[in-house]
Amino acid sequence: MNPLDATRLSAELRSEEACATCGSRVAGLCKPMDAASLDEISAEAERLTLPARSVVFREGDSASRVYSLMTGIAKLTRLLPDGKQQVVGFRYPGDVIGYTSRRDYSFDAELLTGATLCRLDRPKLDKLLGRFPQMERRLLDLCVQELTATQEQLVTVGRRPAEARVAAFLISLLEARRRRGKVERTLDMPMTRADIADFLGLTLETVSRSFTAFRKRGWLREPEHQKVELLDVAALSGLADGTDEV
Amino acid sequence: MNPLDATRLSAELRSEEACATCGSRVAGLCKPMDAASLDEISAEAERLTLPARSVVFREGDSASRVYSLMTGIAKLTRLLPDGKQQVVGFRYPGDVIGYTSRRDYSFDAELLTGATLCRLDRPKLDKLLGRFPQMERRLLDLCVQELTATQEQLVTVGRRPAEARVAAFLISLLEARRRRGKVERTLDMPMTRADIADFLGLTLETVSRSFTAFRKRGWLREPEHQKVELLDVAALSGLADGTDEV
DNA sequence: CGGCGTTTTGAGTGCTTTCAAGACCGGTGG
DNA sequence: CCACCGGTCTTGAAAGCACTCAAAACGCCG
Repeated sequence: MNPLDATRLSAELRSEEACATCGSRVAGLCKPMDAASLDEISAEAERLTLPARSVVFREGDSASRVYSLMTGIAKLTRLLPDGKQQVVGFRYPGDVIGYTSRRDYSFDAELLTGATLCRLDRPKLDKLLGRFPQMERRLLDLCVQELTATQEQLVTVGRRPAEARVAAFLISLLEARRRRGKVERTLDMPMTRADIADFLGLTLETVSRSFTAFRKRGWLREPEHQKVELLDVAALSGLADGTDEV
Repeated sequence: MNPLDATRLSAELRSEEACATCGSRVAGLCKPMDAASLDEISAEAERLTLPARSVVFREGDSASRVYSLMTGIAKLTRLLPDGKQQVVGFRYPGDVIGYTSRRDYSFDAELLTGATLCRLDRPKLDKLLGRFPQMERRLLDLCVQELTATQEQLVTVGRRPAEARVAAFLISLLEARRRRGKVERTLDMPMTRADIADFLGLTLETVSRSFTAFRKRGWLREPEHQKVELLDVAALSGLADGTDEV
């Protein structure tokens, strides 16, 4: 179950089925909480539903709220003075967005798809963290995981050639799905070539060329808009970590 | 005061002067602790001194210990199968190294200078975190700060041209010194051109050329080995975030 | 059936890398 | 004391990979 997605509908949240709404296998902030605690949490949080392309918050906004993504996918971006932007990460159901020790958010959070979120005022969250140590520990774990993922991304952007970066991105999509326990053959990929390029430190043309190359090699298919099917995961991961050409 | 650097010498640690050993203005893990708590912490931790180039731990080692850097500078690196490496961060006095929720460390930690560290077994740390909530909160804050810094680094590596990356690195050195409350005119820079290149996703030659260019423009001096003096911080930060050429 | 945003593809340029050689520096041993 | 040695840094020239600019194709929506 998701950390912050305990809502006023706590009765729902206590049942296995209700959790399925936000992904029953999702490992969110509330994962370690018991039913009684969830009651208290749900009294503080509120649920909201937003359409695709909504801005959840912007870099520089006062960091007064913390969100937990229940459904949908978000991108986190930082903007440079010259207009270029860097995607610092994508977020999936179960992820916490906007927790920081700074006064302001350090990136934009924007939805790629329609999404439902659980929102909590920072003072209320702090109160809850004080009351439920296992929740604070969970938040720390999530933070460490994000840090590791960002370091991994740094390796990708800093040291891999273009096609390897795109391959690594596709593998990371697969990983994200696996964590959520999904099993469909095709992956949802709501990000545009430009989004992917901004994530990988490339241009959208280079990303497009890589996709074309992979398609021609029979490594993937795009059965419909914003879906990918990876046909040769071994080839892709081989390319991603350079375990092919030497 | 430093989080994990409470040692068996707790009496020392309680006094302002003793803290100066590990940098009195350093904001480490034990920062929020009172003297009585430090007693308990120091009973668990041990201090060690290591020479330059020591390996504190390697990627893949069992993550059974957590370290706090008291003095010295460390680099954290990830190795790619093809031998290239990426520096995911440098660590300065007051930083915690090796806390993870995974079973193994996800990067190498290596000392650039001689250093003193405070070492704590993971089970003991967990026990302490359970007993001292303010310590756990502090660890969470440090983790969020690291995450923000790594995201910033992602922007640098992904979206800035070579010279801007080097400029950004120099500014980050300045920042790190400011946080430690130092005031000397020159900065310690124990990292080699290769270290810097691996941090910035460049080659050592490109880093060298950037330094030469900055020197020729009068933006910096290197009065002695492993020292830099920034003569025109404005020019460097302008270049770093692209606020000059447009 | 238009219109608009996204994606694809092409051609040429350029920044960074690669490869190579020499300079510099500190440490070591004769 | 000085010559030698290994590692680091600098500099040059050439090559390559990704970028830029440009235009056409595609697909979705109204």
